[in-house]
Amino acid sequence: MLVNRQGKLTAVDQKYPIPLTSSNIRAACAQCSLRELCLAVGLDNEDLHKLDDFVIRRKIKRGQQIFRAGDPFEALYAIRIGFFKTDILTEEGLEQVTGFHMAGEIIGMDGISNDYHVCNATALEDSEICIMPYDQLEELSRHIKSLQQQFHKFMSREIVRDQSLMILLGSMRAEERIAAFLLNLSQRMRVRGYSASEFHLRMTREEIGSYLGLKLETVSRAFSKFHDEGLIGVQQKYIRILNAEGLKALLNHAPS
Amino acid sequence: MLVNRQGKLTAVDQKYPIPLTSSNIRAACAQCSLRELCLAVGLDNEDLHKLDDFVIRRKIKRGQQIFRAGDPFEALYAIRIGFFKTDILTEEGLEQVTGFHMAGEIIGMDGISNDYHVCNATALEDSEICIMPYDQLEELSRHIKSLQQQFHKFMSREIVRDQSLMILLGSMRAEERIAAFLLNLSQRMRVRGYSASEFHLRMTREEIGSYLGLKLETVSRAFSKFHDEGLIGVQQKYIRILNAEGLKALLNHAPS
DNA sequence: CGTGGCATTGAAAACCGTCAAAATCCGTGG
DNA sequence: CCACGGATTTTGACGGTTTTCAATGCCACG
Repeated sequence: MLVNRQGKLTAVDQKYPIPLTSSNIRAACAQCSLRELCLAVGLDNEDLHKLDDFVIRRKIKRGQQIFRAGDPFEALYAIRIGFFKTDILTEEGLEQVTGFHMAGEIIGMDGISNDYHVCNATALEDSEICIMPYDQLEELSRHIKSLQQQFHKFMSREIVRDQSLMILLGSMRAEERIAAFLLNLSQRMRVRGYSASEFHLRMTREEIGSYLGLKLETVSRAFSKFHDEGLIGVQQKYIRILNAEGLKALLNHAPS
Repeated sequence: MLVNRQGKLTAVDQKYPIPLTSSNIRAACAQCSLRELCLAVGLDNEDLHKLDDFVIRRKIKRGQQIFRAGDPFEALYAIRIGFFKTDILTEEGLEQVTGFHMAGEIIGMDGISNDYHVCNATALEDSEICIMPYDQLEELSRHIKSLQQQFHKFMSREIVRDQSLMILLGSMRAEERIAAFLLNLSQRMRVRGYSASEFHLRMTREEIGSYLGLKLETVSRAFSKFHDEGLIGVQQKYIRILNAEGLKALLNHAPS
């Protein structure tokens, strides 16, 4: 990992492992605006406070990692504010992005199966997470049925998400992948109350390409083409969706 | 879906939904040879019998489906004997295979998130499954900690499996994918006590291609090339691994 | 022994990756 | 505040890999 002058941090600069500092505060799920997106869906106030008892809220700076491949698995992490990527270093030494994650999503579930994480989780902007120690979460979910159910739904949702990415990677051509990617981002922004039609990309073209199984030049070319066709506006990382229907149309007429 | 003369069954021929017949019998997890591969890992005899109480064992004929996309989610299915594929019909009407599943594996977890299944599960040979009604499994896993933990590990393992397929689809070229596929199959056969060096493929070239994001011709060509190079023996669906190290070597020197 | 799915093989085309160069952006230091 | 420099992005030309199209062969099953 290298330094650049734009604030991306080295392994040395990163506070890692996450230190116990004054920025750690107890969560307050009952007051959290993401209550309906997060694990807490459907819990009453009493149960929410039981969650609060062991969930720790923490700020994460851009470039900082929550966990890395090989780290012992200890907790799941709910994103309160911000944007993360998860990636895996392949055996050939290439980084492959496995997901981009926004507020209300939970990361770290890959660690449950083998007691260590298989991917890295890195903040792509200044963020805030809720750390949920897994032993306690497991314990509590044995006592609160709706927490158990929500947790299972989150795991299953991750499986379904991964499978739709498999379909994207296995059956779509480059421009379809990019269109699907933009529409997916747009839709997730909408759910969170942000504008679905204009947003900043927090990741580089290379990271997008890695996620979609494409080279960065191909990503750039697709953006330019969509721009020329009036489907989107592109200014570096700032994207406007000008013709969502047009993007959707690219997905349906699969020439493959 | 079409009939052919080799025993693949049509939707009409299939017994679907799975009927209540005399082929349904109570499971006997304590006696099951897959106890150490399945959800029952680590359970004592008393707890095993609690599982038996609601797990139903059933035979599934080749071509028959356990569930289909859109079906209400009711149960998870442990494979006792046999071989299954899961696939999704994409919006363009193409089938994409999302997984091949062997004895000891659990399918259906995609259904938890939305209360209906998103994929189809089809037997590729005569098989036997254990049906685990989900409500009861969830209930029991609140009372048996090690069952809860095993269940979570299975879900997480599915996530990790999907992610390694994402890496395969996103970063490997055709021959690497085929080599990885063969080695993966081989390894899973070994774990189950079968020969790791020779086995019958239960799926067609087209299904392999669909799974790996390749066309069937590309799969066939890779098989022929590996055959010519002495890495494998190929006679239709019968495969022999002649040089596993040679196959592994294909994975490490990624020219990409 | 014929039929139909499945598999193999070849040739040409399409798509995307590679390589290379130029442009743009942005944080930093002067 | 401006200029510098590295990272990122864009764009072009070319080449390689995989798909597409097409024809043939193979095998299991009736």
